Amino acid sequence: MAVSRRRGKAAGQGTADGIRAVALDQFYKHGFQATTLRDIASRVGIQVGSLYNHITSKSELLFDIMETVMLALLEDQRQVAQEPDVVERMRLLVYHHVKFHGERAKEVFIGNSELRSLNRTQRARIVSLRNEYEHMFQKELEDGIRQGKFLRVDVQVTAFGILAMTTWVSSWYSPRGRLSLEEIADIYSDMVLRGIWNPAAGQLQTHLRRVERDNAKRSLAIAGAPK
Amino acid sequence: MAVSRRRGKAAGQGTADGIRAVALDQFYKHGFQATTLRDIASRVGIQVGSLYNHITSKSELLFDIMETVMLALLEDQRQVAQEPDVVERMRLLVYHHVKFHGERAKEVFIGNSELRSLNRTQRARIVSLRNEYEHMFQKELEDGIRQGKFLRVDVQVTAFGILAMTTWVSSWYSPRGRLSLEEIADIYSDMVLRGIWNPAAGQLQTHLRRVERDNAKRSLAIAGAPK
DNA sequence: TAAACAAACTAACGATCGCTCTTTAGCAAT
DNA sequence: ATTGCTAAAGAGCGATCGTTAGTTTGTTTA
Repeated sequence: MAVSRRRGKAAGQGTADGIRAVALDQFYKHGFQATTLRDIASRVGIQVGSLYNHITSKSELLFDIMETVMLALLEDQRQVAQEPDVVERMRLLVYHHVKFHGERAKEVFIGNSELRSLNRTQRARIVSLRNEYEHMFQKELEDGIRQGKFLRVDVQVTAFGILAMTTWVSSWYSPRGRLSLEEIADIYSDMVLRGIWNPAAGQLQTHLRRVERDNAKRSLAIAGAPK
Repeated sequence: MAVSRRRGKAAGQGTADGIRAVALDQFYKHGFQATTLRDIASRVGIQVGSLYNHITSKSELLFDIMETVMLALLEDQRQVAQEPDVVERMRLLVYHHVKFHGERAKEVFIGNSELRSLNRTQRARIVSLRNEYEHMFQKELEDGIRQGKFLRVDVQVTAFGILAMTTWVSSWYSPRGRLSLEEIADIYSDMVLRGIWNPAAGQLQTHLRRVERDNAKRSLAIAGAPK
């Protein structure tokens, strides 16, 4: 930030975008309560009072971030849910959930940790969107169970578990880490499918992405083995 | 709270305990930053200044809560890890992790969400304890892989996933909910074992707690079926 | 009975918070 | 060249924060 700013009409909406970007960074790093508007303003390169030419309030700024990312996630996954096969559909949902949570880690992390900082109305809206999203996973579990593909697991507790495991990726994933986001997404979608698969429905192998090919080679040498 | 308070030596440490309990409640409900010492004091039934007869600072109060619960968790799980069989050991670790996170949900939730509110020294201490704890799960995964009982999963990513899924229980579990904590712990420990089990090592059934007994009865009627 | 002490109370300090209001600078259209 | 509009600066309000200091109260100990 800290671009040389213009005044008047030609300023465009660069400032508004800058505010959002900086707020995103700071909310992610220090949390909503610990982030001050003075902090945001100084990083954008303007004075505190000037912020109010672009935002209506601090909490509205938070709400915007949370609602935007939640709507984007829902939209993305509705596309994914077009897949006809229930097993593949569940795999894709988990896969894209991980990808989304790695790519938009900051927004998603804020969305999951700052619910408390919203007022009643705002919170109700976000909670509603989240419930809708969780319901997508519960529905797939029910479908899979009905078709005999998945074990008769508790759909609510299982959905919570799947979402928790994969959402947490937003807390530790780094593009400069050991594994690519796609590898991580494959690991978790495989793990989920193995965790809920009904053996009576036959082999799961064809649905997995990281197939165990050489069990025979397993040896004591695995301990210090690099990736 | 709001007990009729005594003064002088005979006051005992009831006040100190009360402060901790109230702080725990408020940090859990509203977060550390949003909780004021005036709020805590008034709920304990004393004046703000009097708090400092029992605490050294607000952040030290937070740190105490976080360190105490982390040490308790480590101690508990070190006992659990005495189990000789690696599969059963992993099952027990997950099971007791869930139980601990349900029973001490407030402390644990704070411990997982308020790392940012600690100063550098405090944070280093808590992070160190958490790393030690995570390492317990990674070690069991490595053991199980070495013995051919578990698939050759990525131990770090898998451990993160297991811990995220089960830690999240502290965010939604209620003693008045549909399922008991023990049932939830069974669901997740089973799910984890199925997710990492190596089919080449034989049947997993004997290690599971909620065995699928009547696959034949599966029917379309499952949708609206109550527990 | 009196000294010692723990723990409460009251009062206030300095800093900082979100936010408002007024003024001013710069660009576009007339 | 004048006018109008947008977005900046700047000053400051009222509230609240964590923390400290000095004083008072009541209990325990000698």
